[in-house]
Amino acid sequence: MPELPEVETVRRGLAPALVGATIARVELRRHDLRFPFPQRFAARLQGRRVLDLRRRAKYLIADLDDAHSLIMHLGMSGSFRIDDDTPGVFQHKRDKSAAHDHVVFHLDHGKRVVYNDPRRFGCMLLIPTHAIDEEERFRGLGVEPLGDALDAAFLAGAFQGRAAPVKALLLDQRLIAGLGNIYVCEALHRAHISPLRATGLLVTASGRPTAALARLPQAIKDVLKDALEAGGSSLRDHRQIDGSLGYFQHSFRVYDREGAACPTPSCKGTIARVVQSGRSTFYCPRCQK
DNA sequence: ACACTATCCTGCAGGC
DNA sequence: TGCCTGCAGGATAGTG
Repeated sequence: MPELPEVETVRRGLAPALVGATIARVELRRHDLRFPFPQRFAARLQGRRVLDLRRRAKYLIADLDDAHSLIMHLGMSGSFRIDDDTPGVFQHKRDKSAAHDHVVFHLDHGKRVVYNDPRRFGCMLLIPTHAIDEEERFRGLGVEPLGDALDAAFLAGAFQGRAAPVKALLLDQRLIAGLGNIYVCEALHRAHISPLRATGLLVTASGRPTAALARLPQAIKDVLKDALEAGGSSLRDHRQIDGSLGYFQHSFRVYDREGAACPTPSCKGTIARVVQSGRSTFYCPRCQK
């Protein structure tokens, strides 16, 4: 479900409840998500205070007071909510989505944080805080798209000589960490680059970014910032922690808009849908070259 | 190395 | 109404 703007929205919503709080008890309602939970997961979290809640790529990182960090990934359908911790009573008791409330963090201040994930593609890990950067899954992560490291020269270096379509490389977390299907489609439209374009063709013979590629980093940053400001995109699962919906989906220019008119001023194109590496791509064949 | 597929899992929308 | 198919915001093991 969530890409960088949604994960960051979740982080901002959870932080006031989690940071500084002590975990009184953890209720594990199944033994695995995408992977089995770590050994003695609930016991190891009990009594720990949360020092900070950070984000790296699409991961949430809760630093604990025992020099370990709780790493959380929401997969496609993971979400958090905060409930009053009324004993035994679940807010969504009659709702069948309660069947997918997999982890409940009971906090010392009378609230509980509930992790819900129907498809269970999410995961939670516990690793020593100092070892996060060396951890296999983090070591391989690419640059943060909102950071200074993402610029045209960086992309030119990564794209040079490669035949893969630009959409595929932008989705590759080893290159840029945090983009997903929505924001890649949206950024490419803003930059007027076709998602089908071979990446190598966006680099000149001397290894410099073409004019089109030069537009891409800012297009990526702009769409992420706009989405963050809107609280992310709510298609089905994502909500802000207070329960309100993100509203960036109303600002999509191409995503999920097959057949609609291209929003580019004076472009008379129609948004098309194609499938690339098994996933829907939306773009305007007329103004994205 | 690289490009692409299949796969994990559930829910939902659409066609018949 | 039910049954079927395909699709969904991610990541990764496996294939040529």
